[in-house]
Amino acid sequence: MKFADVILPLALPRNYTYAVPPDMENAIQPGSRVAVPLGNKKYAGIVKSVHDQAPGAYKTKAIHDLLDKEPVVYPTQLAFWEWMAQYYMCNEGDVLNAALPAHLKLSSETVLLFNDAFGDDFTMLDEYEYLVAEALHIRQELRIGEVQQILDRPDVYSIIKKLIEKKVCLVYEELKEVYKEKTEKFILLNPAYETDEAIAPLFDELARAPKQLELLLAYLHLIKTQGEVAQSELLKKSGASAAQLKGLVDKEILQVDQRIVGRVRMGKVDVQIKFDLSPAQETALAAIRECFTEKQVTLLHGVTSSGKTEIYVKLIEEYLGSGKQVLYLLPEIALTAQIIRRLQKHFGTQIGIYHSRFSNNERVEIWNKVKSGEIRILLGARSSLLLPFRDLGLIILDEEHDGSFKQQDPAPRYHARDAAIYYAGLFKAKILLGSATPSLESYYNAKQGKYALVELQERYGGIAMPAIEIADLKKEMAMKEMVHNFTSVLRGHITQSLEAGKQVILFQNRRGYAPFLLCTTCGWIPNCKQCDVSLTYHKHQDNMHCHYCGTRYPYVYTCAACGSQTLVPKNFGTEKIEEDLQELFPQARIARMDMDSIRSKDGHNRMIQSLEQGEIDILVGTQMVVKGLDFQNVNLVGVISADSLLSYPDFRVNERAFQLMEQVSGRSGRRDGQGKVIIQASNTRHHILQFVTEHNYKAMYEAEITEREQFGYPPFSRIIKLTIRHKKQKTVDEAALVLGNWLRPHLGAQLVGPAAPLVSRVRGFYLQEMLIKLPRDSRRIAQVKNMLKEFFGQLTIEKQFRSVVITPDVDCV
DNA sequence: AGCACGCCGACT
DNA sequence: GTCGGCGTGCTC
Repeated sequence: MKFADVILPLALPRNYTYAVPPDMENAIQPGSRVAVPLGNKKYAGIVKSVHDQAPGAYKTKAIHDLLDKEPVVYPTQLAFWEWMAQYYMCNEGDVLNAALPAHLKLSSETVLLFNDAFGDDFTMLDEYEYLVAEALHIRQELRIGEVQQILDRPDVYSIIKKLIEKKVCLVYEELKEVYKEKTEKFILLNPAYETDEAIAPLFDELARAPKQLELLLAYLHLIKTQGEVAQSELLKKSGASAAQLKGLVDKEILQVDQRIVGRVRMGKVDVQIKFDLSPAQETALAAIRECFTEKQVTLLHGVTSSGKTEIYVKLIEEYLGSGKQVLYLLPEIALTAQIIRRLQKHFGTQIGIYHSRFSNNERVEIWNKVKSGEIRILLGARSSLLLPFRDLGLIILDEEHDGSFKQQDPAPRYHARDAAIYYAGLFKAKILLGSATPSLESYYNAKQGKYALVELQERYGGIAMPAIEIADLKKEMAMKEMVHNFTSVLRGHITQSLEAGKQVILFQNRRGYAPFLLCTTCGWIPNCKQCDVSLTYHKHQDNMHCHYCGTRYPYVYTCAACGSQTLVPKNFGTEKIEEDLQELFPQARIARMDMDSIRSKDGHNRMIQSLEQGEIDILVGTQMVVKGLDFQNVNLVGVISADSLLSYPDFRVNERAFQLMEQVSGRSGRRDGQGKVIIQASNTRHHILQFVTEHNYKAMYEAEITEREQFGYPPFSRIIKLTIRHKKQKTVDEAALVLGNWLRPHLGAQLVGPAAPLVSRVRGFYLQEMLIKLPRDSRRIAQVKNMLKEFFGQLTIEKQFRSVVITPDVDCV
């Protein structure tokens, strides 16, 4: 008898063991997708291993079905998932959930069937039962959702149970395959009319149907020029109606052929545009090659606009030549049409793209093409690391410093950079991290010799680094030079740029109009009902948003504390900047780029395109303007408020602020002439501003790394953050205290907290946090993780803490 | 994640 | 007195 350990796409603490039916024994393998019963439901899970050890503690259920001919992942992925679950302290089910496209994650749906033997005497049923029985009698089958609709309430199980007892209905679990192949109708000419002689008489016959004749001629033209004709295309290009086409099909002149087509259109042409690297790029590439002979990881530190992408392209070509797959990871937001186009130009047919905006069906197709190896290069965001690569030779992770490589919520809270390094190891693949402003962790690792380091200090084409000027907010304020939030310095440079026909990018790290409203009479501030934060005023939508839970509220006119109508917007976000800008520069074409103005990936691309095409003079935006953009005509970048970047209570603030300002500066003056950057700040003497002005990454690194060492922060330690949540404040506080007291004897000074975080209530849950700073010793870390899990279990055994939720975040950012 | 079971408040 | 709300525990 064989058994299979199955990973289910649920947050279960362990994998479940099922019996393998004898007829499945030969076909089932690790990585196979199987349908298994769990409770009264059925799920699709992935086989982790097949063995012959019967579990003693419970009796197994049998696997219902083997869902595919081939396993959906390779053993490499199974090993990766296991590592990820262990390292990031989550369940393998969480990892599976993140990895598998929704359409491969099936779960069953309960279907009610009318029991014909019951007849149609519903007199003994109550009102609710009657409603369902009646509908079921007519339709024969009902889903749970339909029952909920009929009864207009969510809890229908008790009623269904009664209907089953009374034998009105039967139930079964239906497992639905949701992935649908896409089909498209193609139009063919009846082979009988293939020859000119055969077809000639048709033109006379159709004389009385001129529209059909026109359509036929259009078809003949299209088929000649492109070999195959889709129905939709034919109708569009000929302007004919479906009825006219039907006429020709009915006359058996044309035929309709329904074919399965891929959603993921791989480009047809293989355009290899040859290009040469600059000497500096050439040297860097040679150095990278050299590094890879010794080290698995190489960090490429290349200043903004140094042409890292070209180096990546050359490197990718080399790895493709050796028959391996390549994964190119970017932060989601940097995956713009611009970069996609650039890579498709070189790798046309072999490149696949993967990010969060793909439909579920498309994801399944990309999944399969990566698994089969048809996709040789995959360009994607964080989650593409979880695709089933067959033989990965190289991972490139660009913008390595970017915090969005770390998944926040839900589990698995993995860091794509660190996970990629482990994953590459499983393939014995190389990994190249690229950045103009490397994370302190990576640069430290490089300096320690753990990674190889290649530096590229020269901008491509010899363009100068932009000149950076700090505009003194305090001084201008005192001299009454400020107009709204603009210093005279920034205003002057904007005017100059506009007059020279150049473009301007302004960066403000806050969306909305104002981060809060303030009652000038009593000091009251409108807060979210569910969260412990002020509401941001959004003028465009004329309402207030909670940026933590997303709830929207109507604009508040009256103070809830004193009843006066003296509420004023305080502080400022991108909307306010945009509004003031329009007032200051009425002729300028101004656009705003933030999460509110850009709803879709396409919106983002469109805005970038209109900037490229010179349809926008000034672009105001949040982080979004920082990444992955390369504009020829921008010669001025303004940072509206550096102070807001430098005043977070987080040990990484300085590093972050430097990265952000250096990156946004890089948008200025790419091709002709030196660009200009104006940074507005109150505290003009901040050492980070000094480093930014000099573009001095190394000085920033040295200053920060000393601090990190002093306070035992990463890279000198690893941090696990524990967040404890509960509906009642008293319960979280107590739970955190108890847990803290259990941990302190084992951790001493390595335990920081517990304490309430800055925002101490989110979505109606009160929070407490503690940090565990561990030395970089993998055995000690593993030991602490085990201890934590044990304590979590112990805590939630206690009655009062039963519904306390603890979420560990390993290597939090 | 579902879903069942079981224990307390507002209604017939 | 019941209905039904949610809090709690289990699923191989």
